[in-house]
Amino acid sequence: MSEARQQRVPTRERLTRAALELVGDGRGFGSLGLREVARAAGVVPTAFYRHFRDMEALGLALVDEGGVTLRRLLREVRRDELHADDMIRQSAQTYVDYLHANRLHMLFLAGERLGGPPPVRDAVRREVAHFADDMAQDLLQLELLPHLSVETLRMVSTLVVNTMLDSAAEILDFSDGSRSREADPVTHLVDQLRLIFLGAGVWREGGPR
Amino acid sequence: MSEARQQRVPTRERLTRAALELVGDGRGFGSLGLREVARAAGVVPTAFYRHFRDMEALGLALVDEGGVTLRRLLREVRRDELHADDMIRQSAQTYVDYLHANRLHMLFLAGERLGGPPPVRDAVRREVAHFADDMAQDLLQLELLPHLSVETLRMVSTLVVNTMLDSAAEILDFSDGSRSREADPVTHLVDQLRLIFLGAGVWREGGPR
DNA sequence: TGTACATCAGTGAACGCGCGTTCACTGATGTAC
DNA sequence: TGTACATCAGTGAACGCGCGTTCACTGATGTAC
Repeated sequence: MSEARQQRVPTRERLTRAALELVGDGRGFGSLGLREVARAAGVVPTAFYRHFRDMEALGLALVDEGGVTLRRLLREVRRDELHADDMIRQSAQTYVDYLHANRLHMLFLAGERLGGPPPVRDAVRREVAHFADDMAQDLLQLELLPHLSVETLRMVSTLVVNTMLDSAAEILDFSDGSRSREADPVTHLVDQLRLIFLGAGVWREGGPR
Repeated sequence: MSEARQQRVPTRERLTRAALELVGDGRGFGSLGLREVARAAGVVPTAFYRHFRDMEALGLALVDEGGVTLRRLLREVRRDELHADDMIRQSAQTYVDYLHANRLHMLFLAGERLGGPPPVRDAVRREVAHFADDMAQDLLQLELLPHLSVETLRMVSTLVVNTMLDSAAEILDFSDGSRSREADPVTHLVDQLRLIFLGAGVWREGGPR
């Protein structure tokens, strides 16, 4: 404890942080270089190897952090006392607040889910699928849609999660930058979610096909 | 016409083709190098500059091609004679066929929409938004959802387009690779689209809020 | 409490390599007369 | 129809630079006795 006052941030965390911030600046994770990340972290390139075998290992560590972030989001939404007539708006608001508070991890997940290097992309997809599964379980236990099977609830949850992630960049850009757009993206998201749950409400199992 | 028989492919097209194929192999467009693309196109690096100022210009050219591809897709779906009771399945099948026939462009659009370098990403988003607008116009003229305003039809179309693009990688992976998965991703997509249109069918304008 | 030693996070120099970009060139194709 | 010239797509050499990775090192922290 030589410098007891100012918080020393461990190097590993500075590396993940630096990578996350570069991705947040619009750089795809796959285009980041090891030296670039080390430089942004204020560390000599060789120090990188004390913490990660290579950039892919760092990417997978970020996916793990992202998974934790998603699980915390679900816990926050569960913690809400939901008023039946306004559940969707309320949950969406919790999501949007959470989005701002966890901007970098959420942008990482939303972006690398489709565009990342295959091992990272697949790991993100697993986390997102897991998140949708948990959401389906919640919907099952809430008994709001008692006529739906778990499989259908999973289908609905997947649609909800993808819609949330698709809207993430739009919502964050909107808050940061030009406010002169036609429609508030949060309202847009809420409308889309309402539509989905309206559809779920009238879904009949084993329908056409 | 020195070698009249074998089709000579123009260099510009070989460059765009090569870049598209690298992206199809799971490389984010932002991580491609100019020399790498030239090499894959079988061309000396300096020849690149005869056709594009830099990689970003090539990316924007790919977005243009992608836009054309989307417009052709819409035309194909319009051309279908739609049976009222099976419209969704039929349109989705047209989409899936088109997806296989235009694999590289569709994967490029789906991936770079979220993860690409900002200028490319924004251009893709404009094309996708335009596509959704056109779809909304079609829905308006088909008068299948006469109780919905153009704004709501646009919201529905955006949801549909995002759902289509989110499913693209999954559908293409599934066809190419392991067929031992639980559920057919095409059925999954059809179910999600059915749910959305069910929701649209019971949507009331100026609802809660 | 004090000394010797092990551990290990971070350093700094060095390597070979592929990168983007420049430049002067070649040689095929089209145009003028 | 034939000759001279302009255009321009593609070439090949060269540049300085940042990359990922190796290696021997330093120096602070923890452990044994």
